[in-house]
Parts: sequence; C-alpha cells; structure tokens
Amino acid sequence: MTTTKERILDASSELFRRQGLTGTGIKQVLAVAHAPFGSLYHHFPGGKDQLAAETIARAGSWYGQMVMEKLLSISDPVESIRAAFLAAGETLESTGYADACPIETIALEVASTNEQLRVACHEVFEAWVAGLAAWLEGGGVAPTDTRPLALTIISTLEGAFVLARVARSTGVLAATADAMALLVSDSISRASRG
Amino acid sequence: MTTTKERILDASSELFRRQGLTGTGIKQVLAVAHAPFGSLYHHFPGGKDQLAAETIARAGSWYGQMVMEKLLSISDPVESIRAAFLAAGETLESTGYADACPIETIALEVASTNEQLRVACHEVFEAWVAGLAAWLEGGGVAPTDTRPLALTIISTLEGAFVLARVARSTGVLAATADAMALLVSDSISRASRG
DNA sequence: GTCTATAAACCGATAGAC
DNA sequence: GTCTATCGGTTTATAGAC
Repeated sequence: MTTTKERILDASSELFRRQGLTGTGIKQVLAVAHAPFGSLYHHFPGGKDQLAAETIARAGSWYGQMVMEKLLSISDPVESIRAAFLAAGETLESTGYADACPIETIALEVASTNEQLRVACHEVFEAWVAGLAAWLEGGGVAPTDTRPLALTIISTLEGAFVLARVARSTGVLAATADAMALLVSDSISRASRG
Repeated sequence: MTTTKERILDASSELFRRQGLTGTGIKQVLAVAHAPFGSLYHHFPGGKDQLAAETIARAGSWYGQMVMEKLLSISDPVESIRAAFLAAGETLESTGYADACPIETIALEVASTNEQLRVACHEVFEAWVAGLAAWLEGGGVAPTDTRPLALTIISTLEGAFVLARVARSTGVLAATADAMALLVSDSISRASRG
C-alpha cells in the first residue's frame, strides 16, 4: 500500500529528475501525485526545501542500490562495469532520454544556492563512492586505487548522462563503458602483479 | 568598449552557470548587467529563450577555446590533459566552487523540456568533442580511438564538476586527472606499437 | 485533520510614455 | 529607441473553513 507521502515523493523524484528543482512547481508535484495542495505542508512542514531534501535522500539511495545490484549480478568486475554503463544507456534510450541520474540536475542547481541541499546531494554521492570502492576492492583492485577509481567511474557516468541526454544518443555511454572497463582491468592487473 | 548586449550576455552567462536557467530571472540578469528592463526585448526579441540560446553558444564557444588554449600550451599530450583537469579544479576552488562548465546546468535543465535549447547545448558539446579529438590525433592517438577518447574525457570532466561542486573539494579532479592521463598514455602507446 | 481559498511576491512579457 | 509602468499568470506559503 502506498501512502500519500510516498506518492508525493515518487512524483517529485520523477519531475525533479526531468525538469530540475527550480523548474518544477509543487503544485505540479501534487497534481502528478493525485494529492490535494494542502497535504504537502502536512507531510512536509518545511515546504519545498524539505520535500527536496527527502527526495534527494530517497531517490539517491534507491538509484545507488539499483546500480549496485546490477554490478553484483555479474561476477567479472570488468564486464560488470561495462554492462552497467550499457544498461544505463538502454534505460536512457527507452525513456526518451529522460531517466538518467535522479539527483544530478538538482545537484548543479543547488551547489551554489542552497547549502542544506548541497550537503544532501554530497552525502548521496559520497555513499555511492564508498559503496563502489568497497565493491572494487572485493573485485581485486588495490586498496589505494579503489577510491580514485570509484570517483572516476561515477564522474564519468554522470558526465556521460549530460552528453547523452542533449545528444539523444547512447554513443557516449558505449565509449565510456569501454574506457572504464579498461581502467578497472588495468587496476586489477597492476594489483595482481604486485 | 562593451555594448549593452555584451553586458547582458556576460551577466546571463555567470548567473545561468551558478543558478541554472529556470533558477535565474531575467530581471536579475538585467540588474547585474546594469541595463534597464525593456532593453532585453530590444536586443533579444525572442525573450528568455533567445537570451538562453545566445548565452549557450557564446559561453560554450568561449569556454571551449579557453580549455583548448590550455591544452595547446603544453607539448606532451598526457601532461596537458592532467594539467587541464588540475587547472579546472583550481579555478573551481578559487571561485568558491561556482565557476565550472558554463552550460552544464542548463543542458540538464533543458534536455527534456526545450528542444531548441537542447540542440544548442548539443552543438556546443559536439564542437568540443571534435576539437579535442583532432588535438588527440595530433598528439599521437590512433584515429579510431580519438572520438571515443574525447567523449570520455569531456564526460569525465563534466561529471567531476558535479561531484566537486557539491563536495566543495578538488579531490575528484585530481583522481580523474590521473585516470584520463593514463587513458591517453595507453592510447598513444597502443598506436605507436600497432 | 483534510482540504480549499487566498495572500503576497515574483515570473516573463508588453504597451506606451517620452 | 530608451526606458517605465503594468499586465496576466504562476510561484510558494498560509489562513481558515469544514
């Protein structure tokens, strides 16, 4: 059973991802959620900022889990990384180049304008980096390499989303998939050599 | 001598970069530009959309040229790429993590909401990729590798900007600088061997 | 407690004074 | 042609009806 608050957060997640935070009105969120206007301030007394903060944390956690599950489903880490980038491209294409990272647009909008939301976005990315670094270490990457490599992989995915969405093409995800697979492969073979 | 139109475009470039397109009002742009309100519709009859389109093209061209000049100033392509990433980090830090890519926030905002501006952003990125690919070929990268490598480098830089701005740290630019230098180095040595 | 009606401010855009 | 005053619409937020 879905509660009103969950429906509101589902709607805000989708709209913020496609239109950004400042580009989305709370009335539009409530219309999509099929909730009356006043219910927003009942469930989110802090108004739009609180809605945004909870949306960032919830959508960020959901997206990170989804990506990690995809990585864990393939045993070879090099092919896992490649598959994750290609799968992101397929999702993008099948949603009309709308559904990429749920917090990226918000992150750029708030980075210099809203300290509280900036920190909320940072915490999501930091959790992703930590999770990916741990997974890389389990896959045979040297411990000193895991964090820089995780930062690079997530940065590249986020940047590829920007180029792919404005190009309406998955080419950049194919190119970055190969590059990231090569970096992971290099790192593992360097660790095994000593 | 700076014209009113140039002052308006300078102001819109800075404000759109920091606050995004939907987060910036045209009244705020004119206030920063020290221009009266009516002058916007004199110089930009198409209103905010025309202002945005010209801002994207102008700021995008300026930023691409600036980065390319930085790349050309160092002879070794591997160290050029590393230096460009590190320099971007220094600029970011010295501007309070505000001045990154001038069109990235706009690109994500308009990708699914404004077809004309989406294309304008795509054209800017496409010009950057073509310029960087040509530069890489001149540096010894195999012709078949130049475009995928250019796409990867620009994607990684754009993504690193997102993480760096919300983290208020240049660490991700240091990590990605090393990774991109490694990719370029690998590509050049692969070309020279085969 | 759920929801409607409205407030106060701001948006992009335009008409028209000078 | 430069600029001001204002339009209609929309924004977030709140007050209060039921």
